[in-house]
Amino acid sequence: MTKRKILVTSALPYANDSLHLGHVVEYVQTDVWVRFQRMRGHTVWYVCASDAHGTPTMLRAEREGVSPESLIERISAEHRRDFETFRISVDNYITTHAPENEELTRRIYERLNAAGHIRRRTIEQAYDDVKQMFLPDRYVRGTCPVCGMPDQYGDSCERCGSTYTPMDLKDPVSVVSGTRPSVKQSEHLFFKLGDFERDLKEWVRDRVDEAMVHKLDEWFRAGLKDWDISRDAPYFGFEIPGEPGKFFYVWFDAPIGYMASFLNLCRRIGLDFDEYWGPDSDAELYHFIGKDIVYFHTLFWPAVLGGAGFRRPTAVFAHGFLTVNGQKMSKSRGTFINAATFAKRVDPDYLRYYFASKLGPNVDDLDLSFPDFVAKVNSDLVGKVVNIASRCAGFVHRLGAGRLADALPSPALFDEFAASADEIAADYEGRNYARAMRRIMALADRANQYIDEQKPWIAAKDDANRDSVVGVCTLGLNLFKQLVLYLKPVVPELAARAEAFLGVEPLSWADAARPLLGRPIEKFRPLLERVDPKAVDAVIDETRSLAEARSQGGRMTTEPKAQPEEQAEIDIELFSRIDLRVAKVVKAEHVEGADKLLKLTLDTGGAQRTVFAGIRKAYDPAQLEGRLVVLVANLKPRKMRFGVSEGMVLAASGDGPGVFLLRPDDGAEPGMKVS
RNA sequence: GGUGAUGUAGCUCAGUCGGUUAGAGCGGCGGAUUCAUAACCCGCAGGUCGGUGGUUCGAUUCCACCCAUCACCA
Repeated sequence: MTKRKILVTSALPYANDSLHLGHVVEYVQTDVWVRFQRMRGHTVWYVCASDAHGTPTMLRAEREGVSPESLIERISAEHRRDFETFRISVDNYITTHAPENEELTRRIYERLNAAGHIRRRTIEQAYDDVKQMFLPDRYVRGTCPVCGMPDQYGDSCERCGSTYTPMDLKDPVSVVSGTRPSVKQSEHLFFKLGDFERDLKEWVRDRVDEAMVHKLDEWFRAGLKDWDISRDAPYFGFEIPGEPGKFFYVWFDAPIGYMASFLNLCRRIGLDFDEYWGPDSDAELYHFIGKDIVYFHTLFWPAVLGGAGFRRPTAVFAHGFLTVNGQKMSKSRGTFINAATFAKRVDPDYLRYYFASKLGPNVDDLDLSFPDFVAKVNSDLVGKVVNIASRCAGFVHRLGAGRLADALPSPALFDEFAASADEIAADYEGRNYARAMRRIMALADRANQYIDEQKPWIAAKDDANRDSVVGVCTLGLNLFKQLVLYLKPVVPELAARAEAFLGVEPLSWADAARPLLGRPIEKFRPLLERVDPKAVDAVIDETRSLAEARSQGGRMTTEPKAQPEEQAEIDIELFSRIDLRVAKVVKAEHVEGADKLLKLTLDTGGAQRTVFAGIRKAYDPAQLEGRLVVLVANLKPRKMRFGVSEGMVLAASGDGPGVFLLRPDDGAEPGMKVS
């Protein structure tokens, strides 16, 4: 096999916040691939960095009263620790604020400019007069001009989906100062993406998966527009050469960070940068990214590289998002889990295995379901794989003096395992880790069946069978070795412990065909402990309390507070003080300016009253009119922004979406008491 | 709103370039066993393959529409 030269990257995490499990999916996907390629004997470099620049880091640093430089250093150090904890084997990790990045960013810009790919245009942008800064679209909020939905971002409406500019909002407000922005003109620099349309269409072929090709077609059909790559001061970033007061847009220098991290590595250990990035490089270059940033990596990035005279990526691999227990990660549900919080309580190899067992080559989202996680890890890794070593080691020590037999009793089975190496390798190569894991677990089942058929524990009762028992267990341990080898890219720590137990050097892919014979093994100690579901619960609890602590820091949160599990007991007297009544909905209507409320006019048996209910998302007003509900009639009237609410209608809700009104059975009349 | 992806057994997922009884792991149920971290082995589970309509001798697999979830709209 020819030795390949491969450079691999993961998307750069933003230096504004800690890593969460969603990030970890990508790093695990990348790292498994990298470790696999290394086991195959190829030359692999894996580089990453923290993405430092832009308005969010600038503003956060200001809020914390520190310089942006010290903020990103702190967060980047945290990122690096998390990488280590999850055994992500990056060869280099820097930040995009590094001098290498400034050097490369300037060089690339100057080349693009010299080649005529940059043009100037004056644009109008929202400007915060108090903070004296231009505002990115997302830093302006207000009411949607199309559908009237309040509190929307300055670029598009979450409800009706229409797109617009920040100043189109009915009541635009700067998120930074809380004041109404003005409009100011400024000259910006644009990268002429359209210059590269033909090149890109050519490049895209075979570089990305089918689903991404569809997406790219869509973009090509829409036409490639110029890309705004400059931002006005104040901005945390690199100043553009010859353009005082103008800075490179964060997304311009972020992917260049891949190159910069590699350049930094080259200088550190003496590699040849051009061998990997030169226009005629014969090395392979791969980017692992999330599906949300496909655009930047398959259009801008190859265009910029090509335009500046560098090689382009061999392929871009996109993955889907992580959901937790079937839902989007949520702070209030305790499922927005920091990488560090998780690793503190649960061995990262378990999560690596779980993700690997669900990762395919496509952009499908993948779900982390906690009960499934515990069951899968315990049954596959502990119950199946490690169990093989556990059930064989004892016999080898008791009857074979801790030394493996000199020959295998059934070489065919060993060969069958060895013959799977190519298929499993192809799965790893094609990033179909889920299929690789299924294959490996099917082999583990075969190994357990073999031991079960041979029943060494019965043969061991007769001393005459000593050799055959040790033989069976020698084969069992050899099968175990092969399984561990196949799993090694996914569970490096488990593999290291198994290597120590077997007394072998670090396993490489070629070892799959070489049996271990006539050599001593160590005493068996549990290589892996079962995951305790309580540890997982503790992760969730801690995540939830972290989120609560943060939201009590005075910032507004739109997420519901977690419900207490149990309420203190009350007596009947206390309950009877609540006046519950049957009421009929006479009229139901939307409330202008409220995204959750419906205004209900209720008939309570003669009298009418107005109640505001937070059920807008769940009920269409028209379908409510005429139905019966249950009303808390003696609730103290509450003045709201939209009027006075005279009571409350009862509804059920849980962790999931949806609100469900209570309905008295037919026959009940408005005004009846509920008790 | 436009575009794309996804929707298969209780759970997590394979699979079908249209065709006899749609699969795996886990859970559940029954049995066996005791070497092994209550692990392992054998057997069972009968799910309108999101919904409706169409093409076809025949569709879960092709087409249209609808619903739900996710993403993107630079």
